[in-house]
Amino acid sequence: MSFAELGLSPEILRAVDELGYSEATPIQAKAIPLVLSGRDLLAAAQTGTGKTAAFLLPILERLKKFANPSVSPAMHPVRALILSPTRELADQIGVNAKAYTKHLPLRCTTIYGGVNMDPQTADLRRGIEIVIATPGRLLDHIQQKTIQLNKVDVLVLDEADRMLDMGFIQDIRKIMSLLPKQRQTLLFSATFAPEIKRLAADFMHDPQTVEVARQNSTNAQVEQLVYAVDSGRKRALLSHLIREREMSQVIVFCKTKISADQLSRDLKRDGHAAEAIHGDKAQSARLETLNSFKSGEVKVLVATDVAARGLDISELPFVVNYEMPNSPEDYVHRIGRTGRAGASGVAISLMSPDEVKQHEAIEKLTRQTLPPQTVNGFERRDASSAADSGFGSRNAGRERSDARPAREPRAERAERSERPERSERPERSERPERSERPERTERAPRAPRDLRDAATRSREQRDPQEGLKVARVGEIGGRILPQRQREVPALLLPPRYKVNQER
DNA sequence: AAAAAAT
Repeated sequence: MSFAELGLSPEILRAVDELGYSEATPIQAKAIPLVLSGRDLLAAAQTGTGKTAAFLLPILERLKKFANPSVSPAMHPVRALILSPTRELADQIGVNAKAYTKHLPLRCTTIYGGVNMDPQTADLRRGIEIVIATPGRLLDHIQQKTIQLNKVDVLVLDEADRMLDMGFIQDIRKIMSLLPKQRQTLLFSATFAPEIKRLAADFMHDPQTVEVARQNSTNAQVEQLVYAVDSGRKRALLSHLIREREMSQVIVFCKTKISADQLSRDLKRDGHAAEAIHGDKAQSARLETLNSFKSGEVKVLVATDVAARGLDISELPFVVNYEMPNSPEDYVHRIGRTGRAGASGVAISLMSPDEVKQHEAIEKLTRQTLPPQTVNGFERRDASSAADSGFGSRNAGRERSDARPAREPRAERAERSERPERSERPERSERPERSERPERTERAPRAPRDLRDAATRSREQRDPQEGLKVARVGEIGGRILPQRQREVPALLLPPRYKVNQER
């Protein structure tokens, strides 16, 4: 179906056309008329199928009646509020909104933390119809009375299930309490757990549900592979796969900020153009890293789940789960960074013996079997004792050899001859990971390394109380917990890996 | 046992 048939105005159609789009995707064809009708909506569609335009375009159409070139701020109250779980995603939605409003006198801006507040305040003072924000900084503006939300007609929760989970729900409730009761509420995501839908019922009025394909389903354009491998050999296998599959670019997902930093350091040492992105990096570095990945300068983006959702990197061919995600929903989102807008992609997950549970949860959520395979030269050390290797009996006999045989020895020889200095060192890949080395337990524990970003460290240098503040307040991973997060959450969601949980 | 999000 074409966008013109969906009841959008010429100014919007022109912007859409200039961006090179003519046909609406299924989620857009279904959601746009419903959003135009003013109904509340819960919309589920796979990753990379155009959810952002599915809410932005009809919102612009609805706000068109307010389009006004006047410079009087009073003429431009916030009419639409779009919330995102990460700053980078907020930024991306903002870029889209800017492009779609090109021919309409509607103003939009992006509000998130980690950057100077003054330009945001100045924008808000001038008057803005459309605000795209992350919750923390938005609340900051609310507190400082630099934003008014009493004229908001439409609220969008992008990545809605994430916005409603325990880490965000308090902020979202607070923000919603400041919005008019009479408003439209739109929830978009590729994944919706049943408990999230129940929770959504609290604040939606007679919502319509739109589903394109089953919720939680992965994009069929993405080929999914699971390789069983000992954790100590993951890094060697990753290097091998990058070479073997000639990965021009890849996002490699890690579970923690520390392992992301560690892996990017190791990959750089191995000669890969790798950079890490995670929440402890300064926002300027996060943005710079993402941009140099998009430009192709960085080949391997080592990321935490900060990059799991929403980010649109055109023609990204590969995603690797270096560590299986804690929640199976995040698997769906992670691999959704590839295979976008009709393109194909490959997602490879490296599964160590202690990650069988996550693998099972992923199979269950996505209702597909992902038989673990092995790569030649990277088989488990002792395949005969599957019982005590940690790989559950469920997977015994399910593994098969990789359809594409590995040429590990030859590849390594070739690389060594190109870089003779490398052969001087012991074969790193043969060594178990640090955490597995037995001598580690006999040593006195080392002081934890300071992994906080430079800005935090220099703040502490200027103000010695800074560190004490952290110690007093209590912290997780070097971050001060905001007051409200230490209160008992109003709603506790069930654990993710509960066996027999109805999906 | 995690990450994210305000300073």
